[in-house]
Amino acid sequence: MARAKVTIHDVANAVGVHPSTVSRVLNANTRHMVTAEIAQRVIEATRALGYHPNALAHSLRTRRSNTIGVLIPDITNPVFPPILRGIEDGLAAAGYTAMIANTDGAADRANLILEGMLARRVDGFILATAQRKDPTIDRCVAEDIPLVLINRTTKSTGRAISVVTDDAAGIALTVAHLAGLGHKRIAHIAGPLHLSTGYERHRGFIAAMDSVGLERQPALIVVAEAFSEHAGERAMLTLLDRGKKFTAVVTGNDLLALGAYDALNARGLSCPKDISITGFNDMPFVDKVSPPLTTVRIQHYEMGMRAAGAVLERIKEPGTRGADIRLEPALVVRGSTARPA
Amino acid sequence: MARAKVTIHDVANAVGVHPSTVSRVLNANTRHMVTAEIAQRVIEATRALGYHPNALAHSLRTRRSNTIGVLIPDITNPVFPPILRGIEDGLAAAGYTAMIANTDGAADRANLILEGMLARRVDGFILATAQRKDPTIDRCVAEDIPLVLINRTTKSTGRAISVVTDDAAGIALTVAHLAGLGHKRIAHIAGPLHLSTGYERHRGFIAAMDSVGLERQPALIVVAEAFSEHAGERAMLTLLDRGKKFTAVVTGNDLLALGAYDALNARGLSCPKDISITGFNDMPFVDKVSPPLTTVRIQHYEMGMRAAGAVLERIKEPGTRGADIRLEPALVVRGSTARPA
DNA sequence: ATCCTCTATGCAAACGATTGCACAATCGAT
DNA sequence: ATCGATTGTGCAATCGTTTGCATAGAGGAT
Repeated sequence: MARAKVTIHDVANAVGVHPSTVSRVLNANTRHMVTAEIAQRVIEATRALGYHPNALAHSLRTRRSNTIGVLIPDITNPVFPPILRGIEDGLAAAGYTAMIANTDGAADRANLILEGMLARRVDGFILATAQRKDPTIDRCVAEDIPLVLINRTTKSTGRAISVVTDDAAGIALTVAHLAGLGHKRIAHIAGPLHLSTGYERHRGFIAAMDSVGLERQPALIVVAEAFSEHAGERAMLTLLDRGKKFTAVVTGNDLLALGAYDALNARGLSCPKDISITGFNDMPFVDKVSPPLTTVRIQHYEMGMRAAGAVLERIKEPGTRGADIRLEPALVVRGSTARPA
Repeated sequence: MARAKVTIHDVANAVGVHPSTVSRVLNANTRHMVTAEIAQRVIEATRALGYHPNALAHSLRTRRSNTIGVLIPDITNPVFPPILRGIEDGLAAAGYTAMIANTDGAADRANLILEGMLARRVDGFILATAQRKDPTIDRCVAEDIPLVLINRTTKSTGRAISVVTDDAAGIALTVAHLAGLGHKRIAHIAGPLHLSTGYERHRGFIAAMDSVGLERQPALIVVAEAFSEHAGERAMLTLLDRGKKFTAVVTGNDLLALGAYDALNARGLSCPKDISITGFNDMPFVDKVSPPLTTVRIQHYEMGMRAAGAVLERIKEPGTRGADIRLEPALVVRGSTARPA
């Protein structure tokens, strides 16, 4: 019925003032310009008529949409929901809204989505899709629109600021934990090296092995082609097929670890009796799997909040660059790691 | 640098035609009105100048935003991501975008979000938050905006159409399965009855017990206060504390089932040796928990696609009502159910 | 009473697109 | 050669707000 056809104009007529006066009443920072009594009557009229502001017209005129574009690889990956909640809550506090889309890791799809969001005049971007070398990012930077990289970062961030976990430190925690249990021969299933997470954790693994004084063997490192269960399973099978002995494997994230579980089952091996496994991210429900996964907890929600804060800040102070943020991870020990046999 | 300040006007000037001509070239269904050669030159000019359409202005004028508002209770509940993917893909195919927000089940929050989306002039809504009696829905219906209920439905849908699973049929599958294994005393942990899913599954449980000829005891039914692990754990403890014997429990969804696992562990009982448990939804990773959960698979993605299709259809044919859609569930038998001891 | 300073409101031009209507040019038919 | 139909562009109003500028009136100082 009452499909919102009522505009600021109608309200003005009802009260007997000019539309501009109504506009001033409705905007918090111009309300002081108008007499309290009139303001009161305007407010009442908006209620009575069922006035709803038209954000489109507002944005068109003011050139600000109060919307932030958020690109993630895939919402069905359980790492992202908590991050998104952080982003949303951080933005909502400032009256901003997130516009979310999945890229599935496809650059062309990402571009299409970017196009659409630019058309909708988003005020900034939060990207969880960064590759180490990423044309999409270059594009955003060229548009000179506030840009924050989250979870993953890129080779040279330029004007983009990043909010990430200290990945190398996280991996060091797992290596130290395993070494402490007495493991000598530790393997690594790395995530894709074109993603900063895969790359940094791989680098971190090497550094950590050196630091605890364990010999690392090239044959005990395999790079998975994606951060997925399937890729983890294949990588683990590759590792086993190489015939080189190892008693533990540090994986690049929880999905890879779960895939490794599958491979172990397929070969009739047991975790942690035969082989200990660690993950990364502490995504929801990995405490419920069998065995409960020892992993690195990252600050999902906090990461989202910080990223939201960072874009908003850049929007407020367009000239500035802002500092990159690096959050500390923590080790969560569960049932997937034990002393070697 | 080149922050999109170039408008349809600039393009027109560059080519030496009127803005309206440019507009006609850019809109697929008016392009035939303009000479091929001019169209060509316009296209080139948009490229050369780096023109990006302004969706805001477009929407303001046409009164269509090509955006659908999507409300879900909580994105961190793993049931929703696959549904969302279905929605997004379904909408994207028609050039529409989803605008997603979490309500956390709070009605006032839902209203606030609704307000914001109405202001942004969404063309329709998909609600996964429906309560059996739901003022938010009434509100939407009053605004006469296309509305589709997904996963959950409401008491009297009115103009809203719904896309749901046949919940009662799903529960019947679990009851038949357990009865087939030889269980006689089957308990039920129901979800909240103010949600159609909780209500229908509860109703389905009673009907199914009658249908397979098993006696049902009021003491063996407990209603959880939410669809959460914590609520499931508490409900299971209540059930155990009542002292009434049972060998299996049908739960209202997977989260409740996982909570029931926790309660069993806390009491030193084992699933499925002591008690069999079934879930509902087959959400991601329940095949990985210990024991792997026997549950009812629903068509998450399909549900999203159908809902998207339904709103779009209602947008195209405003007068019509469209048919409610009910998708068939399937039983997935895993390790959490076995013959009674 | 005159003038000056404020203050509260009105006016009208944007913001960037779309679209009904008018009109000029083209063409074929008579 | 004239007319009517057809086709391709231009014109200008419109979508719903915001905002710099103009202005009318109130109030105070002289």
